[in-house]
Amino acid sequence: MTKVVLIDDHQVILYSLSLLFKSMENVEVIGVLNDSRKLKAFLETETVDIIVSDLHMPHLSGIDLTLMLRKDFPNLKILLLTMAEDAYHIREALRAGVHGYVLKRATKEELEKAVEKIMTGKKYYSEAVIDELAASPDDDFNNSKPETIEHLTTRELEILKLVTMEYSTSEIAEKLFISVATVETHRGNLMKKLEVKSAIGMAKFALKHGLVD
Amino acid sequence: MTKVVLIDDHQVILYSLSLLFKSMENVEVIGVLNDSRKLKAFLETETVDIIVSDLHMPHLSGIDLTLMLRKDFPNLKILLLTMAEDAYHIREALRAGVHGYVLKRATKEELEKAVEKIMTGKKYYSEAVIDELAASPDDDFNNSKPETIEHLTTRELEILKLVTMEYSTSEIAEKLFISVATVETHRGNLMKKLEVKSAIGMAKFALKHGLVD
DNA sequence: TTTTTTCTAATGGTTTACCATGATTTTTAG
DNA sequence: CTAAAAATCATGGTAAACCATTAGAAAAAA
Repeated sequence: MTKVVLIDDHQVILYSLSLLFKSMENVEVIGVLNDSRKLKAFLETETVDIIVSDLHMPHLSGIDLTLMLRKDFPNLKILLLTMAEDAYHIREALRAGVHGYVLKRATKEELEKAVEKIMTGKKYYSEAVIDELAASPDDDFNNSKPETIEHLTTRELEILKLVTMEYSTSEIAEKLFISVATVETHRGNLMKKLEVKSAIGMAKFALKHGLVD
Repeated sequence: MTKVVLIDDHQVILYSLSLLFKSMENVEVIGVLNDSRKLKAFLETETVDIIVSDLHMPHLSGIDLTLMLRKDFPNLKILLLTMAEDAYHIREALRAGVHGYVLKRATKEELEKAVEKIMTGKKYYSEAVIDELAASPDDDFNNSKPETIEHLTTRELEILKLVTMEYSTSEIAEKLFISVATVETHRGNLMKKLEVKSAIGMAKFALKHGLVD
């Protein structure tokens, strides 16, 4: 029997998912948590095979959770079950080292298959996930959609944040003790890198990636 | 037996929810739909008591669905089950005339209670929903925050969306067949109403309220 | 140590955004 | 019907953003 712990911040979903997993052969739900921060304490007392977790959660996201677990519990398998279908989140998850990435719009059968496959030591990703990755390839292969946060320099990130916080170019220059011209250069470079045509595009990028709220 | 139809664009969630509802006394799940647009056809052949639907869905949102159903099927009850806790979506739902608004982080018991109450002809809203409404009161009682969506005219909303989509003033003017000056006036009024100092502020507002993605 | 990247900065020009103000028409609500 | 609200447009000005190009200095990588 595969020992499973479920994590989702939405109680109804959590409960429903537990019913679904309980209806699976060879699966035993030994815990359901509505807060990812509770997991570490849980793991102190229980032996778990696989964690099935949401990605977007308050306090500790599925990705941060994964990073934490991979260090402290290297044998633990992590399956993210999320509605995030964008290449950015997918890559983040892969980078963090998840064992599976399944979309909430998958079927029960697919989810079951994912758990099985992961327990045999393999990895599982929904087909749409692979398609999304293929459609927006990393720049190792292709220069199209730079998952650009990594391609931004620290200074650029700093300015991007300030722009998004509605500071004007001159205000940013003052704040950072650099000239207006320099800020303008950074803004221009940012817009090129992000492939947007105005500060609004920058702001949208920053918000989407959680750089600013 | 209360005849229930479940709608959610995420298959896993949909299936899990159906397990949850099937585990309820006096409830019969007579349909599960992963696309809200399929509902109308479904209702042609089946008699349904209550629709339990997600809010955020592609093609046809829970609110638009509600508006549609209230016209064509006035006896049908509609319960929104969503993770949207913000006053804007709540008010939109109430305005549309939903019979219940329950958060996905509610418990199974609460959901059960909600269904019961709705079937007796009453309405049900999660406690957090009521709190949220109280915390950001409408101007019938309070004149506090004029920067709400309701104080924007339809034209302003339209322009706000386009601004957020990175259209320039002249592009917007072309698109709407009005003069540049008019668009500028609207932009100015928008910024006053929203109490922001630039297009970025407008965009942030629009994004926060889900007007644009 | 070279090479590359990043950060810095300037020049000069174009476009767009922002502001104030006033005014007309159309639409909506009392 | 009439008053209010919403949508329309104009003028004229200031500030800010955007664009292209060049280039030196500092820091990081090869």
